[in-house]
Amino acid sequence: MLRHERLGREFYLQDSLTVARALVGKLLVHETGGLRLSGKITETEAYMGPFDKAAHSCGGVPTERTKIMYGVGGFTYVYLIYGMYNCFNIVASGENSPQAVLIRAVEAAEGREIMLENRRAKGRRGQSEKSIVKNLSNGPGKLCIAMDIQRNHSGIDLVGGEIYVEEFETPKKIITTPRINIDYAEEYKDKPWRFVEG
DNA sequence: CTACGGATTTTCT
DNA sequence: GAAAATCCGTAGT
Repeated sequence: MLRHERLGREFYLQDSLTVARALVGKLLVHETGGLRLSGKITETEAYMGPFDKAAHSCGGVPTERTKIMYGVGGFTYVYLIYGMYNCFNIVASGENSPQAVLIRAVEAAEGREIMLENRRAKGRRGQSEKSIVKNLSNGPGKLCIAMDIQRNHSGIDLVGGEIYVEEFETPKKIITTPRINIDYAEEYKDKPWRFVEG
């Protein structure tokens, strides 16, 4: 497989809307156990900061969990959701501008067999093989299981760390829709801040 | 295709 | 103590 260039700091210093759209088609890489697990990013969402009622940084007061978002862009933010799953985010924008991009889906590229193993071993009990193959990494919780990304991977620098993004493809078309499962976000729930490769 | 329920535990009020 | 940026099987359209 062709090796592409790793994205540098300047990419992540853009606002989260720009970063979220630009990440579609790029390659998310996790170097672990001496090999590369990677997948093409196919779905993202932008969380825009203190005024965005859907964002964890809504209100602008940092907590132990969210303080990483208040630093410079280009770091990972991984959190536990619904007591069971992890969500992988990339911090965007500059210092004291707590924006982030949720990676919602990837298509396995390198290490697909390992990803299948991870899903079989670490996913919910009783799930069918059929479901695992069909839905390997097409959701925020699923891609974290497949690529072996957990909460202890929060706060990693994508410029120099074991998790990073590389140039990959330019998507033919990107579809824009409202974000998923943020019904509580009032006037921000219908903002078209989700980007899907189409 | 959509709708619903249950699993599970950290985080913040 | 309640809520949560989810997932999966089942049942219905």
